[in-house]
Amino acid sequence: MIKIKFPDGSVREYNEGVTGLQIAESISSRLAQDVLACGVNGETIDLNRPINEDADFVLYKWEDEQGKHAFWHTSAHLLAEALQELYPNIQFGIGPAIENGFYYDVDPGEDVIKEGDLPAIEKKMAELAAKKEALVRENISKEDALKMFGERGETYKCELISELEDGHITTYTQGAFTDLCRGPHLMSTAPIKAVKLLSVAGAYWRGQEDRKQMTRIYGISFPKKKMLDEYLVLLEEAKKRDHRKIGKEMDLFMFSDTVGKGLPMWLPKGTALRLRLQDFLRRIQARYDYQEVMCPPIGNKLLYVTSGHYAKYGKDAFQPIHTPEEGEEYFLKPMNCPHHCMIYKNSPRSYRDLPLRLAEFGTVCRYEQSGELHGLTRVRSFTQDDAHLFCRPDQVKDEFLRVMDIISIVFTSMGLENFEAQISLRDKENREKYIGSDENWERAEQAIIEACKEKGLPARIEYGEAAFYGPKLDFMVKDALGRRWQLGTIQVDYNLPERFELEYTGSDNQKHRPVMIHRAPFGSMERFIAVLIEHTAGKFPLWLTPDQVAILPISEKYNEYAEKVRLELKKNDIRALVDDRNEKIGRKIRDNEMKRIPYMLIVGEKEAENGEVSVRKQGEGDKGSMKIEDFAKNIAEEVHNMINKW
RNA sequence: GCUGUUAUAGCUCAGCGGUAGAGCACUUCCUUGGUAAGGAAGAGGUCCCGGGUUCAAGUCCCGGUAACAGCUCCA
Repeated sequence: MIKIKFPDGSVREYNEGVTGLQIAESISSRLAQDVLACGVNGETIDLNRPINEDADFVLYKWEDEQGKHAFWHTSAHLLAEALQELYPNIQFGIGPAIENGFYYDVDPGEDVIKEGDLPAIEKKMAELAAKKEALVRENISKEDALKMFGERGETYKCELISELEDGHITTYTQGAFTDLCRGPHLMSTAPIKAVKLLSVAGAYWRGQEDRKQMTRIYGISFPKKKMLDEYLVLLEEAKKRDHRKIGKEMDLFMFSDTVGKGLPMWLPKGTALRLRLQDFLRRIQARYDYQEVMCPPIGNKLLYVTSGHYAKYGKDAFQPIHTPEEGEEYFLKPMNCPHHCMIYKNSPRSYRDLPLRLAEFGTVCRYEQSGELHGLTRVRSFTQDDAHLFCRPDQVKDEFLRVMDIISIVFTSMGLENFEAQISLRDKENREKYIGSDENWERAEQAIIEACKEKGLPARIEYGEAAFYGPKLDFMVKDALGRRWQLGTIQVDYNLPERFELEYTGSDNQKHRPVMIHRAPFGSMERFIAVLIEHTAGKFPLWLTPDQVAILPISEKYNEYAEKVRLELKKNDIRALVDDRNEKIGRKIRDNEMKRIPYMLIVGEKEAENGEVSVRKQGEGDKGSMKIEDFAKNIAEEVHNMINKW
């Protein structure tokens, strides 16, 4: 007998060789139907594999990441099986499960697989899944594996096999298709009830630019048709919320080929919105004792030679600006830190002066690879809501906590309540590539971990993800559609203080190195606004949105009264416009609803006589009428309350 | 940067060798209206740029540029 320990701590005894499925059956038949894979001592395995020793045991269903993973992995094999039938000469690369679905990289040889071919492949997959073929796992030797895939002319698979170190190799077979694979998998293809192949793309074999470009087919699958339909609705919704589309519709920003790619220009409405966001952050930062500074958009090459950025990025950056002076070179600033370091150095610093917190809405230019540019989320010129905190090593944790407070205020005030963090630390083994003393690293890493714990912030630790100059904490927000975006960041830096020889005088009257912390709650104004657009679908909070109120006269006879209302609102700093087009009221309501304006005021004979307005709230409809002054007061108060929450 | 796809009116797109189109937006006129699309007329185009093929090129071919998707990258 072996002891099986469940996640709730309970232990049951089973015969040696019991399978995950049998354990599930022993609990309930319903569970046995739903379960997709199981975890044994931390490893996810197939439900039909025997368990031969005492184990910590978990059953994974669709709701669990591991369950989905097995489901999609098996779907990838199903895709391959279908492709093998439809394209007999096809060769297979790899086909894993990913965060949302799966893909398979294939080399169709002479054939070409296009988007238009996907429905036929989907159909074939459905046919094969209906056969409910079992997936059979086999252990074979490396030689046998090479022979088997070699005979089939699977050069990619053979390459993978020959690089495998372990003595035994496993394959999975369903129907006529056998794949080199570690698993885990579903027991059969039967649960795969709905499949959608989403796109075809090129991808280098093993991600290496010099290798052959494979055809990658992306897909997603579900145990129920209804779930697929819901997912497709979600994709549609995401498309509608695309910030590039909404930015155009709402006249927030633009790009111009003539100006250059990746260089966004902010239109009047977008600029005003962005300035409101900056004011918002300014207020909070002032409360946290930040001091704002302003620096030029360029810096002498020597600045970046000193900072080390020239050596690392000089060749892949915008090339230097030359002057009439022989040998004089300037760079567009790719970050604000070196300038801020010079400000730090401008006067002698005492330990009593620290922490020194220098903030700047600093516009930087980075020559991103052309293929990386994407709307506002990846551009070549953007404005960081940057700040650098210069502090003593013993102040790092405290400063971290304060920054975390700011970031948390920023996110929650913007309705991005759902966020988590990633702590990026040094690689556990390979430590030569990091600069700075072990002691300082240890201290900073611990400070970050403790700070997260203290704040109750869910954080995932990633080893080896730290920058070479220090550990960092990145914030990921989940938007209204459940998509994750990386926004704010806090990074500890030992490098720049060293390189710029920053110092402060300690209480011991000796010179010491300060620690520098980079931080940006928004990340960049561009990226943040992009996320905010996609999160809100362009329906920004009242205080932030470009036009707060649309005044709709019933007929042209009341245009004058409408204008009077507008001026009255303006006195209360309410942004309102008059829709004085020669259209019926129904039309004006429809158009202004679609423009995402939070309030509409309908004015006609009745209102003009009584000095009133008929209020309509976007998405909610008629709210009845009230005096102009009362409406103005209410809205001003609503905005005021929002702003004062911070 | 690599591979692929795309580029036609302000926007969304159709046209695919033979005189440049639709819907929406815009202008003017009719209508002057009460809570999600009133009617009519009109204006609007280097069919991305440069070469080539052809009697003839938005349309086919080549080269640029830009956007999109994926890969690779992100101080």
